[in-house]
Amino acid sequence: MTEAGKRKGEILSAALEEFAAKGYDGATIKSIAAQAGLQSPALIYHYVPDKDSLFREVLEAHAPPLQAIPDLERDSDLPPEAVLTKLGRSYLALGGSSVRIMRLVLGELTRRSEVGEAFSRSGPGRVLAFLERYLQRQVELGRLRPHDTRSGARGFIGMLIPQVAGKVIFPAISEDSPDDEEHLRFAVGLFLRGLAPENGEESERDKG
Amino acid sequence: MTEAGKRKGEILSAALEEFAAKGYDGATIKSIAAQAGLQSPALIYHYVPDKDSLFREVLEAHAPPLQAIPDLERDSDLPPEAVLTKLGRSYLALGGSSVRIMRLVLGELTRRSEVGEAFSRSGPGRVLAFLERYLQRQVELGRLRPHDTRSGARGFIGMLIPQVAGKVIFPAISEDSPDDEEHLRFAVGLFLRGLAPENGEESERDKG
DNA sequence: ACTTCTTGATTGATCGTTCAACCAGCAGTA
DNA sequence: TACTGCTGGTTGAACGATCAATCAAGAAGT
Repeated sequence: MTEAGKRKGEILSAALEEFAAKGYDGATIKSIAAQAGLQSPALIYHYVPDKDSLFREVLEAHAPPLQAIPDLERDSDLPPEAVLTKLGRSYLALGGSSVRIMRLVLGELTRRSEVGEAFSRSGPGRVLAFLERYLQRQVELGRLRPHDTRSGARGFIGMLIPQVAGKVIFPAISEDSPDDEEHLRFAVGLFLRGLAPENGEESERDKG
Repeated sequence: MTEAGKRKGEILSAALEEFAAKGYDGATIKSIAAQAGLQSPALIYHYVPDKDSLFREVLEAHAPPLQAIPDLERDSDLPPEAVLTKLGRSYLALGGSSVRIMRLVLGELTRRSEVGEAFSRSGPGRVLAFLERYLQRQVELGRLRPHDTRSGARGFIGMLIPQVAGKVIFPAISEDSPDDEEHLRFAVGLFLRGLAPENGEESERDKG
Protein backbone atom coordinates (compact mmCIF):
# COMPACT_ATOMS: atom_id res chain seq x y z
CA MET A 1 0.00 0.00 0.00
CA THR A 2 3.02 2.22 0.05
CA GLU A 3 2.75 3.40 -3.54
CA ALA A 4 -1.00 3.13 -3.77
CA GLY A 5 -1.59 4.99 -0.52
CA LYS A 6 0.84 7.67 -1.56
CA ARG A 7 -0.93 8.26 -4.85
CA LYS A 8 -4.30 8.60 -3.22
CA GLY A 9 -2.81 10.94 -0.68
CA GLU A 10 -1.37 13.07 -3.43
CA ILE A 11 -4.73 13.18 -5.16
CA LEU A 12 -6.57 14.16 -1.99
CA SER A 13 -4.05 16.89 -1.23
CA ALA A 14 -4.27 18.24 -4.75
CA ALA A 15 -8.05 18.11 -4.60
CA LEU A 16 -8.10 20.03 -1.33
CA GLU A 17 -5.83 22.65 -2.83
CA GLU A 18 -7.93 23.02 -5.96
CA PHE A 19 -11.32 22.90 -4.25
CA ALA A 20 -10.21 25.48 -1.70
CA ALA A 21 -8.86 27.81 -4.36
CA LYS A 22 -11.54 27.49 -7.04
CA GLY A 23 -14.55 25.91 -5.40
CA TYR A 24 -16.26 22.67 -6.34
CA ASP A 25 -17.35 23.79 -9.79
CA GLY A 26 -14.25 25.78 -10.52
CA ALA A 27 -11.88 22.95 -9.75
CA THR A 28 -11.81 20.44 -12.61
CA ILE A 29 -10.73 16.82 -12.60
CA LYS A 30 -8.10 17.87 -15.09
CA SER A 31 -6.72 20.65 -12.91
CA ILE A 32 -6.68 18.38 -9.87
CA ALA A 33 -4.80 15.74 -11.85
CA ALA A 34 -2.31 18.35 -12.98
CA GLN A 35 -1.87 19.63 -9.44
CA ALA A 36 -1.25 16.06 -8.30
CA GLY A 37 1.36 15.58 -11.01
CA LEU A 38 -0.61 12.95 -12.88
CA GLN A 39 -0.23 12.60 -16.61
CA SER A 40 -3.85 11.72 -17.15
CA PRO A 41 -7.05 12.83 -15.39
CA ALA A 42 -8.43 9.35 -15.94
CA LEU A 43 -6.18 7.97 -13.24
CA ILE A 44 -8.26 9.74 -10.61
CA TYR A 45 -11.15 7.44 -11.43
CA HIS A 46 -9.03 4.49 -10.42
CA TYR A 47 -8.99 5.77 -6.84
CA VAL A 48 -12.35 7.46 -6.63
CA PRO A 49 -15.71 6.75 -8.28
CA ASP A 50 -16.59 10.31 -9.22
CA LYS A 51 -15.95 13.98 -8.50
CA ASP A 52 -18.56 14.17 -5.80
CA SER A 53 -17.03 11.30 -3.86
CA LEU A 54 -13.65 12.93 -4.20
CA PHE A 55 -15.02 16.09 -2.65
CA ARG A 56 -16.58 14.19 0.21
CA GLU A 57 -13.40 12.22 0.85
CA VAL A 58 -11.40 15.43 0.99
CA LEU A 59 -13.88 16.78 3.48
CA GLU A 60 -13.73 13.70 5.69
CA ALA A 61 -9.98 13.39 5.46
CA HIS A 62 -9.51 16.91 6.75
CA ALA A 63 -12.51 17.16 9.04
CA PRO A 64 -10.65 16.38 12.30
CA PRO A 65 -9.11 19.83 12.61
CA LEU A 66 -12.59 21.26 12.54
CA GLN A 67 -13.74 19.08 15.39
CA ALA A 68 -10.53 19.82 17.24
CA ILE A 69 -12.31 21.43 20.18
CA PRO A 70 -10.91 18.89 22.57
CA ASP A 71 -12.08 17.21 25.72
CA LEU A 72 -13.33 20.32 27.41
CA GLU A 73 -16.12 18.53 29.16
CA ARG A 74 -13.66 17.32 31.78
CA ASP A 75 -12.64 20.88 32.57
CA SER A 76 -16.18 21.93 33.28
CA ASP A 77 -15.34 22.87 36.84
CA LEU A 78 -12.24 24.89 36.18
CA PRO A 79 -12.53 28.65 36.64
CA PRO A 80 -13.77 30.72 33.70
CA GLU A 81 -10.43 32.28 32.92
CA ALA A 82 -8.79 28.90 32.34
CA VAL A 83 -11.67 27.44 30.36
CA LEU A 84 -12.20 30.49 28.15
CA THR A 85 -8.51 30.78 27.43
CA LYS A 86 -8.20 27.12 26.54
CA LEU A 87 -11.34 27.15 24.41
CA GLY A 88 -10.34 30.35 22.69
CA ARG A 89 -6.86 29.10 21.94
CA SER A 90 -8.08 25.99 20.16
CA TYR A 91 -10.60 28.10 18.30
CA LEU A 92 -7.95 30.52 17.10
CA ALA A 93 -5.79 27.59 16.08
CA LEU A 94 -8.28 26.81 13.33
CA GLY A 95 -7.17 29.85 11.42
CA GLY A 96 -3.56 28.89 11.69
CA SER A 97 -3.31 25.22 10.82
CA SER A 98 -6.14 24.53 8.43
CA VAL A 99 -6.73 27.58 6.33
CA ARG A 100 -7.37 25.63 3.18
CA ILE A 101 -10.04 23.35 4.53
CA MET A 102 -11.77 26.34 6.11
CA ARG A 103 -11.71 28.17 2.82
CA LEU A 104 -13.19 25.13 1.15
CA VAL A 105 -15.95 24.84 3.73
CA LEU A 106 -16.64 28.54 3.59
CA GLY A 107 -16.91 28.58 -0.17
CA GLU A 108 -19.27 25.65 -0.40
CA LEU A 109 -21.18 26.41 2.77
CA THR A 110 -24.17 28.00 1.11
CA ARG A 111 -24.42 25.54 -1.77
CA ARG A 112 -24.03 22.10 -0.25
CA SER A 113 -26.31 21.53 2.68
CA GLU A 114 -24.18 18.62 3.90
CA VAL A 115 -21.20 20.90 4.35
CA GLY A 116 -23.17 23.46 6.25
CA GLU A 117 -24.73 20.93 8.56
CA ALA A 118 -21.51 19.07 9.24
CA PHE A 119 -19.72 22.32 9.88
CA SER A 120 -22.20 23.90 12.21
CA ARG A 121 -22.74 20.63 14.01
CA SER A 122 -19.08 19.80 14.53
CA GLY A 123 -17.56 23.24 14.78
CA PRO A 124 -19.43 26.27 16.08
CA GLY A 125 -22.46 24.26 17.09
CA ARG A 126 -20.66 22.04 19.54
CA VAL A 127 -18.59 24.86 20.94
CA LEU A 128 -21.60 27.06 21.47
CA ALA A 129 -23.55 24.27 23.13
CA PHE A 130 -20.71 23.49 25.52
CA LEU A 131 -20.03 27.12 26.30
CA GLU A 132 -23.66 27.87 27.01
CA ARG A 133 -23.85 25.02 29.49
CA TYR A 134 -20.58 26.04 31.10
CA LEU A 135 -21.60 29.66 31.48
CA GLN A 136 -24.94 28.65 32.93
CA ARG A 137 -23.10 26.56 35.49
CA GLN A 138 -20.77 29.41 36.38
CA VAL A 139 -23.72 31.72 36.85
CA GLU A 140 -25.26 29.22 39.23
CA LEU A 141 -21.96 29.01 41.08
CA GLY A 142 -22.02 32.77 41.47
CA ARG A 143 -18.78 33.20 39.59
CA LEU A 144 -20.50 35.14 36.80
CA ARG A 145 -23.37 37.54 36.97
CA PRO A 146 -26.71 36.26 35.65
CA HIS A 147 -27.15 36.82 31.95
CA ASP A 148 -28.53 35.26 28.79
CA THR A 149 -25.89 32.60 28.30
CA ARG A 150 -26.86 32.20 24.65
CA SER A 151 -25.67 35.76 24.10
CA GLY A 152 -22.73 35.14 26.37
CA ALA A 153 -21.47 32.17 24.43
CA ARG A 154 -22.04 33.83 21.06
CA GLY A 155 -20.41 37.00 22.25
CA PHE A 156 -17.24 35.33 23.46
CA ILE A 157 -16.77 33.15 20.40
CA GLY A 158 -17.67 36.10 18.22
CA MET A 159 -14.91 38.25 19.64
CA LEU A 160 -12.42 35.75 18.25
CA ILE A 161 -13.94 35.47 14.81
CA PRO A 162 -12.43 38.56 13.16
CA GLN A 163 -9.05 37.18 14.09
CA VAL A 164 -9.74 33.86 12.35
CA ALA A 165 -11.62 35.44 9.46
CA GLY A 166 -8.70 37.72 8.74
CA LYS A 167 -6.49 34.79 7.95
CA VAL A 168 -9.03 32.66 6.16
CA ILE A 169 -10.82 35.21 4.06
CA PHE A 170 -8.65 38.11 3.28
CA PRO A 171 -5.53 39.73 4.62
CA ALA A 172 -7.15 43.14 4.29
CA ILE A 173 -8.80 42.70 7.67
CA SER A 174 -5.80 40.94 9.04
CA GLU A 175 -3.16 43.53 8.28
CA ASP A 176 -2.38 45.61 11.31
CA SER A 177 -4.37 43.24 13.48
CA PRO A 178 -3.25 42.26 16.96
CA ASP A 179 -1.41 39.09 17.81
CA ASP A 180 -3.62 36.04 18.41
CA GLU A 181 -2.54 35.54 21.98
CA GLU A 182 -2.86 39.20 22.87
CA HIS A 183 -6.29 39.41 21.36
CA LEU A 184 -7.36 36.30 23.26
CA ARG A 185 -6.12 37.80 26.53
CA PHE A 186 -8.08 40.95 25.75
CA ALA A 187 -11.23 39.01 24.95
CA VAL A 188 -11.05 36.89 28.10
CA GLY A 189 -10.32 39.92 30.25
CA LEU A 190 -13.11 42.00 28.76
CA PHE A 191 -15.55 39.14 29.03
CA LEU A 192 -14.79 38.32 32.65
CA ARG A 193 -14.79 41.93 33.75
CA GLY A 194 -18.02 42.53 31.92
CA LEU A 195 -19.69 39.56 33.52
CA ALA A 196 -18.16 39.82 36.98
CA PRO A 197 -20.74 39.30 39.74
CA GLU A 198 -22.65 42.46 40.60
CA ASN A 199 -21.17 42.94 44.05
CA GLY A 200 -17.51 43.62 43.57
CA GLU A 201 -16.25 40.38 45.14
CA GLU A 202 -16.74 36.91 43.78
CA SER A 203 -19.09 34.93 45.94
CA GLU A 204 -18.54 31.22 45.73
CA ARG A 205 -21.60 30.13 47.56
CA ASP A 206 -20.88 26.44 47.22
CA LYS A 207 -17.14 26.28 47.37
CA GLY A 208 -17.08 23.81 50.29
CA MET B 1 -37.06 53.22 -20.48
CA THR B 2 -40.05 51.88 -18.65
CA GLU B 3 -40.09 48.48 -20.32
CA ALA B 4 -36.36 48.34 -20.95
CA GLY B 5 -35.49 49.26 -17.40
CA LYS B 6 -37.98 46.76 -16.08
CA ARG B 7 -36.48 43.94 -18.11
CA LYS B 8 -32.97 44.70 -17.01
CA GLY B 9 -34.16 44.92 -13.45
CA GLU B 10 -35.80 41.53 -13.75
CA ILE B 11 -32.61 40.08 -15.14
CA LEU B 12 -30.46 41.57 -12.39
CA SER B 13 -32.84 40.29 -9.72
CA ALA B 14 -32.91 36.85 -11.23
CA ALA B 15 -29.13 36.86 -11.51
CA LEU B 16 -28.74 37.84 -7.87
CA GLU B 17 -31.07 35.03 -6.87
CA GLU B 18 -29.25 32.46 -8.95
CA PHE B 19 -25.72 33.60 -8.11
CA ALA B 20 -26.53 33.66 -4.42
CA ALA B 21 -28.05 30.20 -4.49
CA LYS B 22 -25.64 28.39 -6.81
CA GLY B 23 -22.54 30.55 -7.03
CA TYR B 24 -21.00 32.07 -10.13
CA ASP B 25 -20.17 28.78 -11.81
CA GLY B 26 -23.30 27.00 -10.66
CA ALA B 27 -25.66 29.63 -11.98
CA THR B 28 -26.04 29.39 -15.74
CA ILE B 29 -27.21 31.98 -18.21
CA LYS B 30 -30.02 29.59 -18.99
CA SER B 31 -31.14 29.25 -15.37
CA ILE B 32 -30.96 33.00 -14.89
CA ALA B 33 -33.08 33.52 -17.99
CA ALA B 34 -35.59 31.00 -16.71
CA GLN B 35 -35.69 32.65 -13.28
CA ALA B 36 -36.29 35.98 -15.00
CA GLY B 37 -39.12 34.52 -17.04
CA LEU B 38 -37.39 34.96 -20.38
CA GLN B 39 -38.09 32.58 -23.18
CA SER B 40 -34.56 32.63 -24.47
CA PRO B 41 -31.20 32.96 -22.71
CA ALA B 42 -29.95 34.92 -25.69
CA LEU B 43 -31.98 37.92 -24.60
CA ILE B 44 -29.64 38.45 -21.68
CA TYR B 45 -26.88 39.34 -24.10
CA HIS B 46 -28.95 42.22 -25.34
CA TYR B 47 -28.69 43.87 -21.94
CA VAL B 48 -25.28 42.71 -20.86
CA PRO B 49 -22.10 41.87 -22.78
CA ASP B 50 -21.21 38.68 -20.95
CA LYS B 51 -21.67 36.64 -17.80
CA ASP B 52 -18.85 38.32 -15.96
CA SER B 53 -20.29 41.78 -16.54
CA LEU B 54 -23.65 40.53 -15.37
CA PHE B 55 -22.07 39.37 -12.15
CA ARG B 56 -20.30 42.67 -11.61
CA GLU B 57 -23.47 44.63 -12.33
CA VAL B 58 -25.37 42.58 -9.79
CA LEU B 59 -22.66 43.29 -7.28
CA GLU B 60 -22.69 47.02 -7.93
CA ALA B 61 -26.46 47.25 -8.02
CA HIS B 62 -26.73 45.71 -4.57
CA ALA B 63 -23.55 47.03 -3.02
CA PRO B 64 -25.12 49.99 -1.19
CA PRO B 65 -26.59 47.87 1.62
CA LEU B 66 -23.07 46.67 2.35
CA GLN B 67 -21.78 50.18 2.72
CA ALA B 68 -24.80 51.11 4.76
CA ILE B 69 -22.78 52.04 7.83
CA PRO B 70 -24.09 55.56 7.76
CA ASP B 71 -22.74 58.92 8.69
CA LEU B 72 -21.28 57.93 12.01
CA GLU B 73 -18.41 60.31 11.75
CA ARG B 74 -20.70 63.12 12.90
CA ASP B 75 -21.55 61.23 16.06
CA SER B 76 -17.92 60.86 17.04
CA ASP B 77 -18.47 62.76 20.26
CA LEU B 78 -21.56 60.97 21.46
CA PRO B 79 -21.12 58.66 24.43
CA PRO B 80 -20.03 55.07 23.77
CA GLU B 81 -23.37 53.53 24.57
CA ALA B 82 -25.16 55.53 21.89
CA VAL B 83 -22.49 55.05 19.25
CA LEU B 84 -22.02 51.35 19.85
CA THR B 85 -25.74 50.74 19.82
CA LYS B 86 -26.24 52.67 16.62
CA LEU B 87 -23.27 51.06 14.92
CA GLY B 88 -24.29 47.60 16.07
CA ARG B 89 -27.86 48.05 14.92
CA SER B 90 -26.89 48.93 11.37
CA TYR B 91 -24.45 46.05 11.38
CA LEU B 92 -27.10 43.59 12.46
CA ALA B 93 -29.43 44.99 9.83
CA LEU B 94 -27.20 43.48 7.17
CA GLY B 95 -28.37 40.01 8.11
CA GLY B 96 -31.97 41.06 7.86
CA SER B 97 -32.38 43.01 4.67
CA SER B 98 -29.77 41.73 2.29
CA VAL B 99 -29.26 38.06 2.97
CA ARG B 100 -28.94 37.13 -0.68
CA ILE B 101 -26.23 39.62 -1.55
CA MET B 102 -24.29 38.57 1.52
CA ARG B 103 -24.58 34.94 0.54
CA LEU B 104 -23.34 35.82 -2.91
CA VAL B 105 -20.38 37.75 -1.53
CA LEU B 106 -19.59 35.04 0.95
CA GLY B 107 -19.65 32.32 -1.65
CA GLU B 108 -17.39 34.10 -4.09
CA LEU B 109 -15.21 35.78 -1.49
CA THR B 110 -12.35 33.33 -1.74
CA ARG B 111 -12.40 33.00 -5.51
CA ARG B 112 -12.71 36.53 -6.87
CA SER B 113 -10.20 38.89 -5.37
CA GLU B 114 -12.25 41.91 -6.45
CA VAL B 115 -15.17 40.76 -4.31
CA GLY B 116 -13.00 40.22 -1.30
CA GLU B 117 -11.29 43.58 -1.60
CA ALA B 118 -14.47 45.52 -2.22
CA PHE B 119 -16.17 43.77 0.66
CA SER B 120 -13.48 44.20 3.26
CA ARG B 121 -12.87 47.76 2.16
CA SER B 122 -16.47 48.87 2.18
CA GLY B 123 -17.88 46.70 4.94
CA PRO B 124 -15.83 45.46 7.87
CA GLY B 125 -12.79 47.49 6.93
CA ARG B 126 -14.49 50.86 7.18
CA VAL B 127 -16.36 49.94 10.31
CA LEU B 128 -13.24 48.69 12.04
CA ALA B 129 -11.27 51.75 11.06
CA PHE B 130 -13.95 54.09 12.38
CA LEU B 131 -14.47 52.12 15.55
CA GLU B 132 -10.76 52.00 16.33
CA ARG B 133 -10.49 55.75 16.03
CA TYR B 134 -13.60 56.27 18.10
CA LEU B 135 -12.44 53.98 20.88
CA GLN B 136 -9.03 55.63 20.93
CA ARG B 137 -10.74 58.97 21.37
CA GLN B 138 -12.91 57.68 24.18
CA VAL B 139 -9.85 56.31 25.94
CA GLU B 140 -8.22 59.70 25.71
CA LEU B 141 -11.37 61.26 27.09
CA GLY B 142 -11.16 58.91 30.05
CA ARG B 143 -14.51 57.36 29.27
CA LEU B 144 -12.96 53.98 28.57
CA ARG B 145 -9.99 52.32 30.19
CA PRO B 146 -6.82 52.17 28.10
CA HIS B 147 -6.63 49.12 25.89
CA ASP B 148 -5.56 47.92 22.47
CA THR B 149 -8.30 49.53 20.41
CA ARG B 150 -7.62 47.18 17.53
CA SER B 151 -8.73 44.33 19.77
CA GLY B 152 -11.52 46.46 21.14
CA ALA B 153 -13.01 47.20 17.74
CA ARG B 154 -12.63 43.64 16.54
CA GLY B 155 -14.08 42.32 19.74
CA PHE B 156 -17.19 44.44 19.64
CA ILE B 157 -17.97 43.80 15.98
CA GLY B 158 -17.14 40.15 16.50
CA MET B 159 -19.71 39.75 19.23
CA LEU B 160 -22.39 40.60 16.66
CA ILE B 161 -21.14 38.29 13.94
CA PRO B 162 -22.68 35.01 15.12
CA GLN B 163 -26.03 36.74 15.02
CA VAL B 164 -25.57 37.80 11.41
CA ALA B 165 -23.88 34.58 10.36
CA GLY B 166 -26.76 32.57 11.73
CA LYS B 167 -29.14 34.11 9.24
CA VAL B 168 -26.82 34.25 6.28
CA ILE B 169 -25.11 30.91 6.50
CA PHE B 170 -27.24 28.37 8.21
CA PRO B 171 -30.18 28.32 10.53
CA ALA B 172 -28.48 25.63 12.62
CA ILE B 173 -26.58 28.29 14.51
CA SER B 174 -29.52 30.61 14.43
CA GLU B 175 -32.12 28.32 15.95
CA ASP B 176 -32.62 29.05 19.60
CA SER B 177 -30.54 32.19 19.26
CA PRO B 178 -31.43 35.39 21.08
CA ASP B 179 -33.28 38.30 19.55
CA ASP B 180 -31.14 40.79 17.64
CA GLU B 181 -31.96 43.72 19.87
CA GLU B 182 -31.46 41.77 23.07
CA HIS B 183 -28.14 40.45 21.90
CA LEU B 184 -27.05 43.93 20.94
CA ARG B 185 -27.98 45.24 24.37
CA PHE B 186 -25.99 42.42 25.93
CA ALA B 187 -22.96 43.11 23.76
CA VAL B 188 -22.97 46.84 24.45
CA GLY B 189 -23.44 46.26 28.18
CA LEU B 190 -20.71 43.66 28.40
CA PHE B 191 -18.35 45.79 26.37
CA LEU B 192 -18.85 48.96 28.37
CA ARG B 193 -18.65 47.21 31.72
CA GLY B 194 -15.54 45.36 30.61
CA LEU B 195 -13.85 48.55 29.49
CA ALA B 196 -15.10 50.88 32.19
CA PRO B 197 -12.35 53.13 33.56
CA GLU B 198 -10.28 51.45 36.28
CA ASN B 199 -11.50 53.65 39.17
CA GLY B 200 -15.16 52.86 39.56
CA GLU B 201 -16.43 56.28 38.47
CA GLU B 202 -16.18 57.73 35.00
CA SER B 203 -13.80 60.64 34.93
CA GLU B 204 -14.52 63.11 32.19
CA ARG B 205 -11.41 65.13 32.46
CA ASP B 206 -12.29 67.48 29.62
CA LYS B 207 -16.02 67.77 29.85
CA GLY B 208 -16.01 71.56 30.06
C1' DA C 1 -38.90 52.33 -42.88
C1' DC C 2 -36.34 52.28 -38.72
C1' DT C 3 -35.09 51.10 -34.13
C1' DT C 4 -35.48 48.19 -30.26
C1' DC C 5 -36.57 43.88 -28.42
C1' DT C 6 -36.87 38.89 -28.84
C1' DT C 7 -36.16 34.26 -30.46
C1' DG C 8 -34.45 29.39 -32.14
C1' DA C 9 -30.73 27.35 -33.91
C1' DT C 10 -25.89 26.91 -33.82
C1' DT C 11 -20.85 27.12 -32.68
C1' DG C 12 -16.78 25.90 -30.29
C1' DA C 13 -14.95 24.86 -25.99
C1' DT C 14 -14.86 22.33 -21.80
C1' DC C 15 -16.59 19.36 -18.57
C1' DG C 16 -17.11 14.57 -16.18
C1' DT C 17 -16.75 10.09 -17.30
C1' DT C 18 -15.75 5.75 -19.92
C1' DC C 19 -13.00 2.53 -22.33
C1' DA C 20 -9.68 -0.35 -24.38
C1' DA C 21 -5.07 -0.91 -24.37
C1' DC C 22 -0.61 -0.96 -22.14
C1' DC C 23 2.91 -1.66 -18.63
C1' DA C 24 4.95 -3.03 -14.32
C1' DG C 25 5.78 -6.60 -11.06
C1' DC C 26 4.99 -10.91 -9.06
C1' DA C 27 3.26 -16.21 -8.51
C1' DG C 28 3.51 -20.26 -10.18
C1' DT C 29 5.03 -23.89 -13.33
C1' DA C 30 8.49 -26.30 -15.63
C1' DT D 1 16.41 -19.56 -15.81
C1' DA D 2 12.49 -18.93 -19.06
C1' DC D 3 7.75 -18.73 -19.81
C1' DT D 4 2.82 -17.87 -18.68
C1' DG D 5 -0.96 -15.61 -16.55
C1' DC D 6 -2.71 -12.38 -13.48
C1' DT D 7 -3.30 -8.03 -10.99
C1' DG D 8 -3.20 -3.23 -10.11
C1' DG D 9 -1.52 1.08 -11.88
C1' DT D 10 -1.44 4.09 -15.89
C1' DT D 11 -2.42 6.15 -20.28
C1' DG D 12 -4.46 8.56 -24.62
C1' DA D 13 -8.38 8.88 -27.06
C1' DA D 14 -13.12 9.30 -27.22
C1' DC D 15 -18.30 10.16 -25.90
C1' DG D 16 -22.20 12.69 -24.56
C1' DA D 17 -23.68 16.59 -22.09
C1' DT D 18 -23.60 21.29 -21.03
C1' DC D 19 -21.93 25.75 -21.07
C1' DA D 20 -21.17 30.80 -22.68
C1' DA D 21 -21.62 33.21 -26.55
C1' DT D 22 -23.05 34.26 -31.60
C1' DC D 23 -26.03 35.08 -35.38
C1' DA D 24 -29.46 35.81 -38.61
C1' DA D 25 -34.05 36.42 -38.75
C1' DG D 26 -38.55 37.69 -36.87
C1' DA D 27 -41.95 40.71 -33.88
C1' DA D 28 -43.34 44.99 -32.05
C1' DG D 29 -43.56 49.61 -31.58
C1' DT D 30 -42.95 54.27 -33.54
